Parts: sequence; C-alpha cells; structure tokens
Amino acid sequence: MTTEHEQDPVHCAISDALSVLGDRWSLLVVRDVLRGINRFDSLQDSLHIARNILAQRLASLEEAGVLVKSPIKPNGKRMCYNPTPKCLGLIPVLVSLIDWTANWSSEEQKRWAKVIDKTTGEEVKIGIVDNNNNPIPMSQLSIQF
Amino acid sequence: MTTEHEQDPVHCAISDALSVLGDRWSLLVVRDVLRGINRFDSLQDSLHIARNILAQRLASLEEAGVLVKSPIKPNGKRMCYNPTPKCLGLIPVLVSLIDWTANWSSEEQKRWAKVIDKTTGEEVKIGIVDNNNNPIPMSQLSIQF
DNA sequence: CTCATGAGTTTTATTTTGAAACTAATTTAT
DNA sequence: ATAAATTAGTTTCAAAATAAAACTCATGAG
Repeated sequence: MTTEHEQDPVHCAISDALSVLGDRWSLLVVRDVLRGINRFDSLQDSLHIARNILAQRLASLEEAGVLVKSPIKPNGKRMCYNPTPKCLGLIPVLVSLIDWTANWSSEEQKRWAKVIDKTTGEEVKIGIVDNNNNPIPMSQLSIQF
Repeated sequence: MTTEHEQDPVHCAISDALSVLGDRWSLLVVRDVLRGINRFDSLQDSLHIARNILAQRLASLEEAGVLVKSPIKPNGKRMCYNPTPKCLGLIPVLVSLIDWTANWSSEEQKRWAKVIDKTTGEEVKIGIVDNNNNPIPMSQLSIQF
C-alpha cells in the first residue's frame, strides 16, 4: 500500500490521522491513558486486547508522539505510558465520537461525553460555531477538505 | 489513581463508534461521499481501495445508517451512495481529525478543515465551548468519559 | 448489435489479529 | 534471604481480514 500517486486524495489530513489512529484499538488506548490507566497490564485488563497487539499499538502511539513511555522510578524497568500535549489534542476527536454515538445510536444507554472546565467546574460541549460563536446546525454545513 | 470511571470501559460510546468507523477506510469513504463522490467506481478510483473491501465497507456503512444506497434512475441497476443525516453527524469527527493533523503533524502542507455555512457562505469552526459558546483552551479541560 | 462501462464477486496470496504459552526481571511476602 | 507473585513484554501458531487481480453479468452509448 501507500503508493505514490501524483494526485493522491488518499494522502490527506484525515488519512494521516488514520495511519496512527485508524484501527480498532488506538483510540481506546488513548481514552484509557487520558483516564489515568497508564500501565501495560492495567490497559490489557481494561481493554481485553491481545498483549502483542497492545505492545504494538503502544509503540506506534509513542512513535507518533501521542504517548510517552517512561520508567516509574528512575532507571527502573517498570514502565508507564502518559499522554503528551498531542494526545490532549485528541480530546475533540473522542468527544465528537462519543457525541455522535449518543446522538445517533438507537441503544438504551446513551452516554454523552462529559468535559469539564476545570476553572469553573462547568460542563462544556463541542460544536460548530460561526464567527460570532453561534452554533450552526449540521444540515447547514458544506465541507471542503 | 483515578478510579472514578463509573462507566463500562469495554462497551462504551467510543468503541461503539469504532465498531463502524474503526478501520483504515470507513472514514475516508465517508469523507468522499460528503464530497459528492458517490459511485462505486469513482470511490475506488479516488481511494485506491481493493474493490471487495470497498463493497464490504459500503455495505457496513449502509447497515449502520450512515449511507443510503439507491439506484440512479428508478428501478435501475446503477447505484449511488449518499450521506444520511447520521453521516452529516460525522462532520465534527472529520473536522477534529483534520485539525489535529494540522496542529500536530510536522509536515509542510498543513491542511485545515474548511467548513462553510451554506446559508451565509461564511467559514465556521469547530471547538470546545462553554454554555455561552465561548471557546475553552484544551489545558483547562478535564474529561469524564 | 456491439463494445465499453459500472458494480460488484471470486479467487488466491499476503498481512494482521488473537489467544495462549513462555521469558526474564522485579517486587512482595515469609 | 528465599520463595512466590507481578510486570512487561515476546514467541508461536491458528484464524481472520485485506489486497490484487481476474472474472461476471447487466446496462448504456453509438
């Protein structure tokens, strides 16, 4: 794959993102790390992912600059994985995925993302707004990637 | 240790979303359909995806209610795939992925998502906002998935 | 009617994933 | 201090998913 076509719509910002995140597990690992689950075995317990695949994903997320791997105690061998600023940058992706499911799934238990402004304690939301910060309904949008 | 997840980590809104979208291609198909590329062969040309995989993804996106498949002319055999409202609901996901890449990739050609309000022609933006729709910096956020 | 196009399906090879067992180092318990 | 249990993976092998190409078979254009 990844052949070099001159006019290549596959090579765009979305596919760049998906080359790191476009699989069944990566975003769930990111979610767990943001939740504070940062050890190999706790992640495996939480996700029930195959251990070899987890090792692979952690390595690729580290290489992508999304996680940092560091020993728990200096020079130790026990590791932990923590979120980088680039990882925090994925919060809008996670929130919009959660809200999409909440909005559009027919399931009983609709879970909304809850994001809190630490300074006010207030709940915040993700959305599309115009220059005056007024929300705009989705049906009114046209997208140009 | 933040053991404050009262939510089921295995079956959550994110993994629900990823069971439809969590692969290499689905979101790129969605992007193309939103762009107006809605025929099997044009999608294949655009994405260089294997034809059997494309057929699979289109079927699963249709089953998920993201796309509708319909004949171009009544009772015809030539088909086209078009976005449902649920598909439009993915715009924030796509936009936040694009913006993430633009913000955090080291590449030269950073592409920002451009979303336009069809009624005004004005460009709009996606972000995390408080109840007054004012944007909030990422560092101020705490998440509870 | 003929030929090119559209929308897939089939076939086969390659890659990725998953489950389980296996290391080797490191804590913890006795 | 020694034994037992944890941690953080790796290895192995089977099963599933993906890719590339060839193959249908109906339709539309000329």
